[in-house]
Amino acid sequence: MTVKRRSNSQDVADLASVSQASVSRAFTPGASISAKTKAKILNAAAKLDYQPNIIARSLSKNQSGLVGILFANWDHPKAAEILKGLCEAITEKGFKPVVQSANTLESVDRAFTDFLSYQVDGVIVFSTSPSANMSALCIRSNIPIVLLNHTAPGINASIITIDSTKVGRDIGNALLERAYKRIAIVSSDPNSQVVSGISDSLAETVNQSQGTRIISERTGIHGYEAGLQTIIDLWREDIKPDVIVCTSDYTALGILSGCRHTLNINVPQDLCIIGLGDIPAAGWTDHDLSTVKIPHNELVRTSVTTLISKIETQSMDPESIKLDAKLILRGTIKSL
Amino acid sequence: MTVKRRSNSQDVADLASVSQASVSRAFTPGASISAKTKAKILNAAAKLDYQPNIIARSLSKNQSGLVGILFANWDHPKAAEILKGLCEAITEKGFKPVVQSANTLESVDRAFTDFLSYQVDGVIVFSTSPSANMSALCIRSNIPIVLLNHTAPGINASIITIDSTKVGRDIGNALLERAYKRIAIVSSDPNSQVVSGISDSLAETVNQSQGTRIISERTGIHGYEAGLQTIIDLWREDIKPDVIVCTSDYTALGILSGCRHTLNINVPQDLCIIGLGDIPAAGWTDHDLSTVKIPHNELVRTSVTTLISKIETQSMDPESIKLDAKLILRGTIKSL
DNA sequence: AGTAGCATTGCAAGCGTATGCATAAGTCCG
DNA sequence: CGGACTTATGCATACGCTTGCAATGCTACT
Repeated sequence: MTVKRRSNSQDVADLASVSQASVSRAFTPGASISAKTKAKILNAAAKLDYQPNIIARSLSKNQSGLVGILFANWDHPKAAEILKGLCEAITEKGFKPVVQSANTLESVDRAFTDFLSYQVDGVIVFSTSPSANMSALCIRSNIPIVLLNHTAPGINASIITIDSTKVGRDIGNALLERAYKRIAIVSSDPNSQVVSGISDSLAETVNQSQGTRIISERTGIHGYEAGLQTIIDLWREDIKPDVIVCTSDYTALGILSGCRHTLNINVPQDLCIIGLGDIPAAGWTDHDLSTVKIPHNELVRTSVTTLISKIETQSMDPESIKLDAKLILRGTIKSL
Repeated sequence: MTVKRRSNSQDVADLASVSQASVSRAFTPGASISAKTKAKILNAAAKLDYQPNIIARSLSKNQSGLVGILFANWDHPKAAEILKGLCEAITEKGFKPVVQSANTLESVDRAFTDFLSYQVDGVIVFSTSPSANMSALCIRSNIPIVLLNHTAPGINASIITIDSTKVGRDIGNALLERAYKRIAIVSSDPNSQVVSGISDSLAETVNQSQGTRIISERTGIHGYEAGLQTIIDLWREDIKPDVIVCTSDYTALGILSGCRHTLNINVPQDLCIIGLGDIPAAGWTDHDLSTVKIPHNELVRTSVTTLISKIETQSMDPESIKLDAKLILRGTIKSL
């Protein structure tokens, strides 16, 4: 069987006895066309299963309507929710998301090259950033970039993150109020500026008081099992903080489990545990983990609206937006 | 500042003193071009930051290289992993994924319309299916569809799922061997054919023996809290199964928590709990939940290879592939 | 009726690439 | 060196749409 060609605007034009240009206008909102011919054309189009070919439209309009999403951190506990939010917000704005996965520096740049080939109108990058070269190329090509949940010095891109300085300060104050003394920080990605922002400002806050100090910092620890192992390691090494601030809830839950079931550490009297993210399991009565609620929805929506507005205004000026994240105190910290 | 135009093949041709056609050939693997001119062209291209415009290529080749992913079930515990797998596999095959979110029947069809506009070469649908109309339209337009984790009668599409009949049988046999008698089924989506496949074959299996029966079936229950509530409700209503088969691990964990912390039901002696999915938390020592490991990676890879092969062979014949899912027995079922 | 003014339509020239066909340039062999 | 091939290149057109411009039709007003 011979493949049936998709019908095009000329076919519709012929059927409706109008010019091809009119068909185009019938499908262009706000174009100059009378209601009568428009109806006639839409009618003919329906008969032929006609849909405008957006690829062709892109070519003549010189914008594809495609937005690249570069997603690096699929292990993020809210990865699905974030990606869903991005896709839906982008679609809602009349664009289409093209999703690319990339971890390594090299693959990130390759992904960008692909995006350029596909003439995306803009790119949202989750939890990583392009090389300076690539970013410069995007500027030259007039493609705005938004970095979500990641900052990158020297990259000309808009940046949307939580206000990690405030988070660190809030945690610090909560700990000082409760007279905790010896803080350990357990984090996953040592290069995350969000994480270092929190720990820097936490350090700064507690250093204002006497006697409270950060006594240990471990990085590269990710997930439940790793958390469990970490608390066991610490105790074996006789490093005994009375606070563990953990940049992932899953890790924090592993630590908590180690305290309760393996080491019999009294949480929160002898050890305070604070996570990051407020995943559902953190709120489960079994765990009741203190954590930081990250406004993912707002982050996502802000990054999309920021990007789209840059696309539409053809603006390349980077913005930096910091949203508030709220400290949630549950059973793993002493009550006042 | 005036927007700089992206350079095109003509610009490169001019710089390299060759024809535009040669530039095109330089970027077409296997095209007839001498090594010398190709080098000259690639050189010029690099100078101009030139990348072939895939949108334009699509137009003349009449295929976009785009694959639509229609994602319905973002609450799936492995949603991120599945989507990642799909995106990576699609990219690896030289295509680009365009992701669309859709729940309602209407929005699914709208998404398909969009896909058609974007001239996608094929569509992968996760956990839902298009209307018969839309599916027919895709056939007419020569766009193959693969349904992942969902079956739909009367839709001309390839279908990739787990072998739910075997899962139901395996669970049934495990229960019979251990002399459990009164089974309750707690499921989320009542329309999921995977779920009904499991429960039908479970029913069939246990019905072969005396005395073991399905005594209750509840649907629309999704997540930890809902599971917790369900077990409380059952006991209050004096419906007391000795087995709960649950089509989601999260729900199963909620039920388990209710048994252990609220109702003091002895698991697994008085109540066996079986989940579905084998999420990480199921394996945590706190929970140790019996469940069914679903081969997500294989499902994902199979659906992509199936789709791509259909695209490349221009074949529209639907296939139906069932993959094996393994029952994992942990602490929430009696040992033999 | 005549005409200015506006809304509608058609014409045709792009948008950037691929590719069939014709031509030019090599290559090999006798 | 010439002819028969093979290989490279260029020319021109097609892909399906948008849009500036010109032409047409219509409305309203004098």
